Amino acid sequence: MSTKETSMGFKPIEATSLTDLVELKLRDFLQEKKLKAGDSLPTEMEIAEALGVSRNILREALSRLRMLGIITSKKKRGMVLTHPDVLGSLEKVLQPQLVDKNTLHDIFELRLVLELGMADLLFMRIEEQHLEELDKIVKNDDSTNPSFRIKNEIAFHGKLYEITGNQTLKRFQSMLMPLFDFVLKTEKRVVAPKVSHADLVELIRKGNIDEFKKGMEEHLRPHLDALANINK
Amino acid sequence: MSTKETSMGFKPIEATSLTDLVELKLRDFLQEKKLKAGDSLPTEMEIAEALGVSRNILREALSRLRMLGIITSKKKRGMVLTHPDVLGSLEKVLQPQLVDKNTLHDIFELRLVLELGMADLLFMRIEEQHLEELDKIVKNDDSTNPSFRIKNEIAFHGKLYEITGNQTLKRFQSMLMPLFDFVLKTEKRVVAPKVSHADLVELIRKGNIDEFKKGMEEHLRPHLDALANINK
DNA sequence: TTTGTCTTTATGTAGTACATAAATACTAAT
DNA sequence: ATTAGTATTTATGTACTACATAAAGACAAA
Repeated sequence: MSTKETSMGFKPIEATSLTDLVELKLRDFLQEKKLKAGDSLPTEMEIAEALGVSRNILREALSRLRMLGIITSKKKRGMVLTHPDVLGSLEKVLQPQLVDKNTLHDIFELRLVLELGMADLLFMRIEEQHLEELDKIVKNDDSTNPSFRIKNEIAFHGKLYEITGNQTLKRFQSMLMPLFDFVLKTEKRVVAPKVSHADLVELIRKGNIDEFKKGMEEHLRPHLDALANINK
Repeated sequence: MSTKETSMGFKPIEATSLTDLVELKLRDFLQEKKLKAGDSLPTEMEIAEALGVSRNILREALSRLRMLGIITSKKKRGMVLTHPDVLGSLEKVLQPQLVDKNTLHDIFELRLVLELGMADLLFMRIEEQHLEELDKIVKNDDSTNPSFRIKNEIAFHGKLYEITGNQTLKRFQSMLMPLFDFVLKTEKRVVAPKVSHADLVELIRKGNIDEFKKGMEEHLRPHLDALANINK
């Protein structure tokens, strides 16, 4: 008989550390005082005393906010609020080794959804010069070399994101790519899509967004089919 | 004449704190030792001594990893690697007050891209019961009440994400909604879309994915048009 | 086999001390 | 008078010590 403490419907008691609490208190403080980037905070000692904790604990909590880019501290000047790097914090946890399988799977899907939905933004922002850049990437395509194929894949789709002009989208994609690659390697063999990169560029050039959307869907079809066959 | 130190093309020297360095070292350690969830780490004292820093500094770095859910520590047992909550870390920085305007704008676009690309996943996973739930939400629609309209908007689109069965996507969306709402309020007035929620449900029921995609695009048209007219 | 007690040990928290850099005021020199 | 140099102050950065606390393990008793 198993003696796991989590059995019998008992939920394990959550032992929140003081640091966790202080972090929460700090967040509440920022929100309730409606502080925004540029505003400055009280000194460490003032906050620590106000909260009734040691400066040590406070600093452990502040360290977290510093990592997220929410605050920046300089000697003598004190601490000021800053604009956090939204994707930077994502990047810190998005490592294949660390993320659990379900989440990895979800992210894999997420990436496909992005790819399919990107078309409108793409056509809105694309210019002649971009097409030439895409041509150059397509011309380099060497499907016989498997290790190169991945790089080219990244280059092509990465360029599409770049054309959208959405920096967040672009960075998001480049963060997702390694994970995507990881999932592909572990899950199944590669199936050649019916619509190639060259075909996609051709469709963009024709300027018909609907045809391009269909083309992209066909291009990603092997992945989509794979998803449909997986019972999570 | 301006005397800003950042002028004249000089990049300010980056003063990385010891804590930042230690955080990096820890990440390197995890990666190089190929540690994964479940594995345990050396004790604080051992790590601190190995790195040649005080236990204090080490704990400030560990505190960050703890927040991200990368490690969990228990007394006596020591520290073990855990699966980080990917979106949890995003949530910590995704507050309208903190995020800068450009990023906010990018995220706004990102949300639209997701919405447009979601269709394939949606049709792959939808069941009869879901349609009834959508019907119920649509029936509650009261466009005359502006504060309620937002809630209904969230309920409807949130349900769509839910149907995809992708937990990450669903949570992602629910995190983005407040920001989306924020951007809408600050940027421009609401334009009624030509295709209503009821129309969209009808299109799903017909089972034609292409028509649904077009419908969704029309539904989001006011937003898309707004994007096209903005010179970032 | 179970229960109770003791010891050990790694993390959690507090307090003190000092280094360091930056803002400010003040002084001296051209 | 403006600039350059110096001293002071102060808030953050880092280190060290001490002790509380909880959990694992060992051992003893029922």
